[in-house]
Amino acid sequence: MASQSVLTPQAEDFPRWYQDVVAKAEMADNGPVRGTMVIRPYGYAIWERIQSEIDARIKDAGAQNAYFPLFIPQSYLSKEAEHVEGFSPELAVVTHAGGEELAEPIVVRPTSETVIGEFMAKWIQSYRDLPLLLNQWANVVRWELRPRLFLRSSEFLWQEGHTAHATQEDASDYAMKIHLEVYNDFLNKVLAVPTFLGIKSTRERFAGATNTMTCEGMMRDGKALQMATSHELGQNFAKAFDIYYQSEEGQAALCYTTSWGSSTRLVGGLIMAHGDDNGLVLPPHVAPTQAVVIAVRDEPEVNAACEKIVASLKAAGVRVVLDRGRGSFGRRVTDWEIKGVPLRIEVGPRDLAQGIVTVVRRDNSEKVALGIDAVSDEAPILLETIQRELFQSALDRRDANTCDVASVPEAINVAQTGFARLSWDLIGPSEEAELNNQGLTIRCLQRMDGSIPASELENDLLCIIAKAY
RNA sequence: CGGGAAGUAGCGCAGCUUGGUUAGCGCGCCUGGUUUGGGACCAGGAGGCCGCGGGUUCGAAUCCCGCCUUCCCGACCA
Repeated sequence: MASQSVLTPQAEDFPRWYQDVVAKAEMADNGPVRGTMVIRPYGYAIWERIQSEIDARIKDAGAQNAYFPLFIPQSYLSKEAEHVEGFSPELAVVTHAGGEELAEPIVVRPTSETVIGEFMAKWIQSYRDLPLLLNQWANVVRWELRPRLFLRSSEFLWQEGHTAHATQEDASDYAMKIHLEVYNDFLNKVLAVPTFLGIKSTRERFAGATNTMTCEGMMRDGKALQMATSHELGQNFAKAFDIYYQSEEGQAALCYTTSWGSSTRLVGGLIMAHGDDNGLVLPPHVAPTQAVVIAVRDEPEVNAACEKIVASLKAAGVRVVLDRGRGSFGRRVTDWEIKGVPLRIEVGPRDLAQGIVTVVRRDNSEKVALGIDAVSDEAPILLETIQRELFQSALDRRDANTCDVASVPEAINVAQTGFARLSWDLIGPSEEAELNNQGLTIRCLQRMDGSIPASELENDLLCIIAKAY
């Protein structure tokens, strides 16, 4: 019996495919309030893998975790003009509590620059207290008009880093360090997503920042997704919240601050960067389950062999589960495929008769026969191969769908299905408006060699133009 | 928030135009049996405030009004 598609094919309707995957892989459901999301155990397990990888990198970069309150006095937001202007439309505000109208409305945090700024001012006395490097894992609320599970929900989970430094150079260097050593490293090595790194144009910049850096990934439909951002906030928030320190010379000086974040949107990006018509495709480094051992039949000898294999894989450090043969084989295979488990190890009587197992890769459906005793040695190697090849094929796909163009009309044409790269000199306010009218945005500005510029005023910059999520 | 479509069992849908007694179908789920190398089959069974609220009517899934939610397209965004 030929396997028939259980999901809407990507080519037929990509957004529908995405929803099908989220539902059928049991990742998330819509919550009862518009824009809210219930993350199911499988989706949350993926998020936990993402969290632990990012958290370890953040700690390596020297930042410490802390926790700040969900509720923020509305007056805090107002202290930074651009910040309040940028976030006002999407704020959820508490006006009543304890059965009474509040004297000052309370905002549900859309991000925590303001509260954290308030406490940085309190904690920072001297240059010896700098740099102050903080991070928090939290939920935030931004009222979304057009929500989509993981990609854009009104409440989402994220990490937000907030740091204070004595000099602009130090702040700038640290934001860059986070951007490269935490975000880009994580995206490349764990999610296997190649990125375009760059800065945002003034129009796309974070509200209150002096500079915003982004990691832009390409999804399988050719659209761009901002997967992490790092901001230099200059002295904007330091001024608003009086974040001063006393220098070695005894002078009072304003700090420079940064902030940087990545969210549950990464789960959506993961789905769309690698998924295919059979469902999710998880890179082994982020897969909660890296291998499933499938007992083709529910028979004592088969089950015993499976259990031995599972034990040997666990000992080899592979995250593995056992699927004992209840229900039809085809059904079980399909279910594991939808969930994107990288390796399927099929064990049946025919295999055992030959002393082998059949190992199938999720990413390319390649099958290999391995001796039973070789599985625990070979599986970790195969997983690394899959991780590497997934990144490579994502990179090939991205490069094949990225074109250098010489004019705005050409860019508009190319960006219907991929990324257009164009000289930044050719873009003025009217050109950017024209692109926006066509449903396109400038995803980032970068140098000719792909590195991150210090500002949009540098000479010879390129911009990446695409449709975006 | 503007334009469009839609909400009937866990999921996908029919029924509504032309109001009328027990609201159907497929998949899934439960029980028993036969099965199991790419979504198995047979038999039996459970499961519904027909999105919510109001109105019209002797009578509403069906007609009218309001609201909520979802999807698509725009404007906004991690």
